[in-house]
Amino acid sequence: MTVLPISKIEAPARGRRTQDSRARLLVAARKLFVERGYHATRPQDISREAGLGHGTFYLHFADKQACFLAFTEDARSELDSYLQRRLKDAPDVESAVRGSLEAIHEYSAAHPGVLVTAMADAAVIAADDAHPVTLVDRWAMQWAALLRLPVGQGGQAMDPDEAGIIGAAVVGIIHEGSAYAGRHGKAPGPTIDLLTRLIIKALT
Amino acid sequence: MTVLPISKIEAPARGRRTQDSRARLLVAARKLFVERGYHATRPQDISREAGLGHGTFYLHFADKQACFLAFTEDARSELDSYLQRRLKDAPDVESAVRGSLEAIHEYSAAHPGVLVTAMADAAVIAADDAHPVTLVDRWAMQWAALLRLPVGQGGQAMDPDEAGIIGAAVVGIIHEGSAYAGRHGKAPGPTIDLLTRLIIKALT
Amino acid sequence: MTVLPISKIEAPARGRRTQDSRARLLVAARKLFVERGYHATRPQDISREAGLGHGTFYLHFADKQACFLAFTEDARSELDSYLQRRLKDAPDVESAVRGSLEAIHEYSAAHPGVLVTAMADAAVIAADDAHPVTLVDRWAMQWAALLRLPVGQGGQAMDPDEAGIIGAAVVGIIHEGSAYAGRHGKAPGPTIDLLTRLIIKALT
Amino acid sequence: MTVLPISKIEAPARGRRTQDSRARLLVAARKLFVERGYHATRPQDISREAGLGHGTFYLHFADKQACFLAFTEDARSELDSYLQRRLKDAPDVESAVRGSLEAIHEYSAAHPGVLVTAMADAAVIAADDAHPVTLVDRWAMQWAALLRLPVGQGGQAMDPDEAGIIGAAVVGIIHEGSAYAGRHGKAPGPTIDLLTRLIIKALT
DNA sequence: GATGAATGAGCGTTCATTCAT
DNA sequence: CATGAATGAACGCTCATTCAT
Repeated sequence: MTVLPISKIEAPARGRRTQDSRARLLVAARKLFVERGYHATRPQDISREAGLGHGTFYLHFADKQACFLAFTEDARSELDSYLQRRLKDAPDVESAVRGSLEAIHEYSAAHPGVLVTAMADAAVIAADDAHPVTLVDRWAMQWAALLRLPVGQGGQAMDPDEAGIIGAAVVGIIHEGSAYAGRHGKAPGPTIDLLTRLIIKALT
Repeated sequence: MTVLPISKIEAPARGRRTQDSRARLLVAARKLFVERGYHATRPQDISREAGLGHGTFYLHFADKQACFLAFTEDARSELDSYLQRRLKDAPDVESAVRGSLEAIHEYSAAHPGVLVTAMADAAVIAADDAHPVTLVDRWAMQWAALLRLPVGQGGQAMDPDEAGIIGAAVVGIIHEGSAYAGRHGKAPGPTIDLLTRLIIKALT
Repeated sequence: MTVLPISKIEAPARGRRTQDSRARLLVAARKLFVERGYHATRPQDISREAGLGHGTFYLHFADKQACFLAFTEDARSELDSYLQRRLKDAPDVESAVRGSLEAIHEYSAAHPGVLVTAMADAAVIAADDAHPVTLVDRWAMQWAALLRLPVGQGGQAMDPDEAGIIGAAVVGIIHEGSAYAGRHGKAPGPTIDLLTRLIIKALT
Repeated sequence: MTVLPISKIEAPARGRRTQDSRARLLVAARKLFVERGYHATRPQDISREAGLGHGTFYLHFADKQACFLAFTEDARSELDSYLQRRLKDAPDVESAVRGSLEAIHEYSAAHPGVLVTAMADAAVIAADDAHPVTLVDRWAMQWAALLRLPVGQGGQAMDPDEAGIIGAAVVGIIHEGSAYAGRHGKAPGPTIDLLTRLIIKALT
């Protein structure tokens, strides 16, 4: 049996305090960005929520926008692992689509408001200056990649030129469809079924 | 013989000045919201752009948000008349879908950036406090109404419970699909064809 | 007897409030810059001292530095009129020199600390970015102009190339000499005599 | 036979590390104060430039101001040795004056910006609180001491009461004269000649 | 002695809104 | 109805300094 040296277990010391602070700031940032939105959240609020001094915020993020982008990136990669888990065994596109929707629903249930906040405010942030690759773009491209899988048994690959637009359209279906369902209190199960059907039909 | 000063002759009828000022403010607001976004536009900028005093802004709008909402409402009703014109003679759903996309494209070409601004910033505004009916909701409902038309020849009406979600999904396809195409310099013609096909297939 | 229209006397109305505010800000700025120095004076302090809101400061000055420069320029032009009065009847260079020193002393007595503050902090401000013409430069040039007067009865004009340096040297004598005398509690009369003698001898 | 690790061999004697750190901080401080000025230089910048931790700064200086004063004092004593070398063999006051100017020029050429920074910012520092003896005072007193030498062959000693003011005036001539010449690209040789002449005439 | 993450008072500045004219 | 000077709470951010390691 291997015994880890104490330093590995208990004495993070060097550079660990830093990591810890950053993590706490990101947790706090997520909470506040989701609750209040980007513009109504002040760096100072994030620091206080994290139990740290105001200055510490700027030790970890160049500015408020960088913090928001880090939050956004975190959300994206978390969602990605939810998706990964569901997609790795999907036998066909339909299962992949359904799996994706289920993953997204699962993630949204576990982290309410995060996706909506990340997408909505990202648009506003992006408008400020040239942040060329938006969150939606990345997701659209992932869908495009997924859709190069043949659809149906004798299916053919997508025209690569159209794939991006189709990917974006799928993102749109999911985003607006889920948001609408959420706003109007529709049950998630039937909504997932419905959106899956819509996407599959659109792709056939 | 008394000569009236020009200002007396040409002065608009009572209440006209008011209308005129409001109209000029809205034109200015649209220009600046589109160019700079909601948060980067100050009421003061709008007033100056309109050639009016800063205080006049508050004679016509309760606050900045009300002005943005008025802009948004204007855009929506303008787009509606574009849509109306195309849709009134549409023989079937496919023509209606294609007509809608063409109308949206036509409107966007005539008023670049307006739809994107109205939709993107609306999300942020809405987050601030409870503005229950969003622009997207209204569009989704219009699509839902449209889609109660039978699809195909022997088509049946949509399940009314699902109609809203489907309408929202269509809005999503159009919004994200067009935005992606725009960001990546795709030609409008083929994009419209593609999105029409996607929507029609999804609805069949 | 001419009667000024009331508007000239009492009804400043249009644009006058503005002028008044600016004047009050400048008075306040002078007081605080002199008492505390540039870096220890906040725009907010100036506004409060002037009995105005913080925002009003930025209606009249682009930033803190612009306010300081305006103060500096005011001081320079006030001193100029003191100098003008003394110099216009000076029969020879010696009287001009003595008159200048007396004018400077008179100004310093009436406005204690102003010249020292304007000169000392100006150097620091200037260092921040390229403000090419310093206060000292302007005074040096004025002295250079004055010194082109013949010195002594059979005097000849200064070599123009050297005039600037000599002007600057005179500024140095006055500045450091007076400052030293002030710091060490020397009486102004004998100090003026002494510095006049030094300058005259240097110039002969 | 035991081989000491290199670190043990080359490590400076106890207390040397301290001296070394202090010296490196002073070198860094001088560089940055000269390049950016007092207010634009942060203790943190100095530490980093010196290759030391931020906290180390406060092991050697009570605060930022103390560090600046140490820099200033260093510059003064370096300039003193330049002056000493020139002055120890000066046969008369004229040679002493010329030698001083040459020494100052030589020092400024070897350490560009140091004197200007030390003098200009010192004024601002001094304003902050009561640091009674300024750099200029010290130099003025040195000149005063020097000037108690008889001027000319049959010269008499200076009136001691006036000596300080005269010393300060000489500092003023040199400071402003050289600064002006520097700003306007005048050659150092003729400038030294000119200032020497001015000072000698003033003192006769 | 050396370190650098942490601190928080304080900075200069902005801007949605009001109100006397 | 129109004006624009005035407002001041609030913003994002900095930096001299401390202290646990």
